Amino acid sequence: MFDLAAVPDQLNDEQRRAVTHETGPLLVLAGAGTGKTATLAARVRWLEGPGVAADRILLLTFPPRAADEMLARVAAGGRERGGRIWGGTFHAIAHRIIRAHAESFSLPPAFSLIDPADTADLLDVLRVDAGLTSTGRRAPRAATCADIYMRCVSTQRPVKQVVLAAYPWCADFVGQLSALFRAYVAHKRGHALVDFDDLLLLWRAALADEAAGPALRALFDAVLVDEYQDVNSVQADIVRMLTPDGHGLTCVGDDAQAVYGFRGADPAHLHALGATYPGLAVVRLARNYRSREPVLALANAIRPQADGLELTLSGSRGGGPAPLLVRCHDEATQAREICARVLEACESGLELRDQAVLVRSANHSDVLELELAVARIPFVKYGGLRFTEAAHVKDFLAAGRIVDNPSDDLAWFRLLRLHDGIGPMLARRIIDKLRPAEAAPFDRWPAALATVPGRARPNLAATVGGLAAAAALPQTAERAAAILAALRAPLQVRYADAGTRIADLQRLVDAAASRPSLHEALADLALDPPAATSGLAGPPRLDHDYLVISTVHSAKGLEWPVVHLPHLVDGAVPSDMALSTPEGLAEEHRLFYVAVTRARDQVVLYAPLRMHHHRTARDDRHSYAPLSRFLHAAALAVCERVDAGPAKPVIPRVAALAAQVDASLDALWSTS
DNA sequence: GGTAACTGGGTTTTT
DNA sequence: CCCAGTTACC
Repeated sequence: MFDLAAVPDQLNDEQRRAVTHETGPLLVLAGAGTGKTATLAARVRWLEGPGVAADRILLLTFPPRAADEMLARVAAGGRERGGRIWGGTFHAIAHRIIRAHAESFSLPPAFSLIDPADTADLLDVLRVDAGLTSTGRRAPRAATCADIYMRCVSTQRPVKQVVLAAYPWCADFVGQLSALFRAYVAHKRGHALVDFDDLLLLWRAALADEAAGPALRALFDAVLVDEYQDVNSVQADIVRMLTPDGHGLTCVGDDAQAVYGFRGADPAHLHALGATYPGLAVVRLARNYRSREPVLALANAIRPQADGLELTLSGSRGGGPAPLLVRCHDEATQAREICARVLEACESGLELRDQAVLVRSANHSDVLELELAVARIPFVKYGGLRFTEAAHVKDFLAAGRIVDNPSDDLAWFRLLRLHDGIGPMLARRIIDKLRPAEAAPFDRWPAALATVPGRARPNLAATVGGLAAAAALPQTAERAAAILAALRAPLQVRYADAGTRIADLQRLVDAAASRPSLHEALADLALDPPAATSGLAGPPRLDHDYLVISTVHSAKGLEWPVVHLPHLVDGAVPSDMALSTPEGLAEEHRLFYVAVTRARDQVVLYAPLRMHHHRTARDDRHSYAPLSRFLHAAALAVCERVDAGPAKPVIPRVAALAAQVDASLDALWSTS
């Protein structure tokens, strides 16, 4: 039944066992760099055969960049028979299924998918009614509200509990928050909006349904889940409901790399697999094919305690340079040291793309980015601010959503406000005029236009006219182009650098053209946004070489020959924000482990001695000192230490220099 | 009344 | 450096 010839020779015994395991439930505990991707890809190909068609295999991966890589790998050795396998993130797969069967999920076919930024915008509007503004005491910001909502949903815990545990400073607002979230849910339903969490909840609910469940289950013969330590309870439910008896199920994970606790992920789901599936077979992969010995020595020295997989990675690539611990005078020195080492590596023959700078928090690379710009080192940044969060991109997406789903008030709100002279109140009033328009919203537009003050009227009329025309076009490519054409004028008024922004959007239009519908193009963009633009010029072209800057979270599952890890200092790594619980600190520890194990040949740690701290740890918080001390001690034991000097040379102080300069200018002001 | 310009303060990680 | 609350202007 299975094709053994398809199993690659270079697999080791354990990997081979995983790949050729029969159809019962299987858990692969795979340490970092142990060939997990290759093993999973080989297993997909092995499963695919006369008994199982490719399009009946579901491969759930995480994050999207890892998904792309995995699918490419499967395709490379695949037989391309019986269609393509279903591969992607939980969210992307859920979206694909729900979009194809919207009515079965009691959704209008034209529903809009909204991203977290949209959620925050919507909450911002609804906040006023929920009594969360001008309350004297500082109310949580919209983005914070969105985080709390997300956390409640993904952990399936009540607001009060979540707020007290993770957002204690918002404890006074629990009542308002719960009113806000009720209003938010009602608004979504009323306006055909679906957020990221809804995708999973809808999928799970349908799987639990007596009629729909079996039909959804029957779509797949085999289910493979990567990064299982990072699933939350909703995702774990989905997996369990897809394969109630574990038949055809493969899960891969390593609980030492669980870093998504804030999103409701819990490695306990991985530990619980044995209880859920009594026949569970377990394979352990501990042989590391990625890193050289000194990197592994550091990784093993700092490997966090893990319940599932007590292993010491054993290497296969031989020796190499010792990791460096560069102690820097301050942040500016750190930035220069990184630049210098990046260039040094280039001189020894590496490309920029062979190196990555991994940071705990997106803003940790701010100073470095300036320094890189000065040194003319091109870079792309993953994580943190994304392309889809740039204001002009959001404007474009909102216009697209109006064309697709005219009852999307949030999109209207944004589009209206883009015009000069339209603020929040006017926008709201105009939308109220459009309100009861289900079928033909653009027809109601002339009446709504009467609400608009004369100054803004012609511009607004032109934009909306353009969108109405776009809505009439059948082809995705023409639609997208027409939308951009309609936006051109307001964008030019709004943004000083409209030229580059419109160029950005032109690329987006080109990308949308290759998708079957605007819905799909917009959803793709939301679920798998391209990397943030570097500057406003857009990411470097792919044929150019560039350095990667990424958050550690976004670097998951990826590797580079050289990895730079800045900010090894209390409050940054480990993060100040993780201190309210011991679990938070444990996650910081695992995060550092993930970061170190991304490196193939060399790791460089940077420890600035002085740093800008605007927060002080509160009394009720745990101290990070033990973790910090542990990490530094481990690093000192393994690394070669370098001390980098002060940021600036000392220049002697000159008394009253400014007065001298002013006096020298005085002659210029004389009018005689 | 509502919008735009100004000024002070500031809780991270992602689908 | 980005957001929220405040003042000034239409």
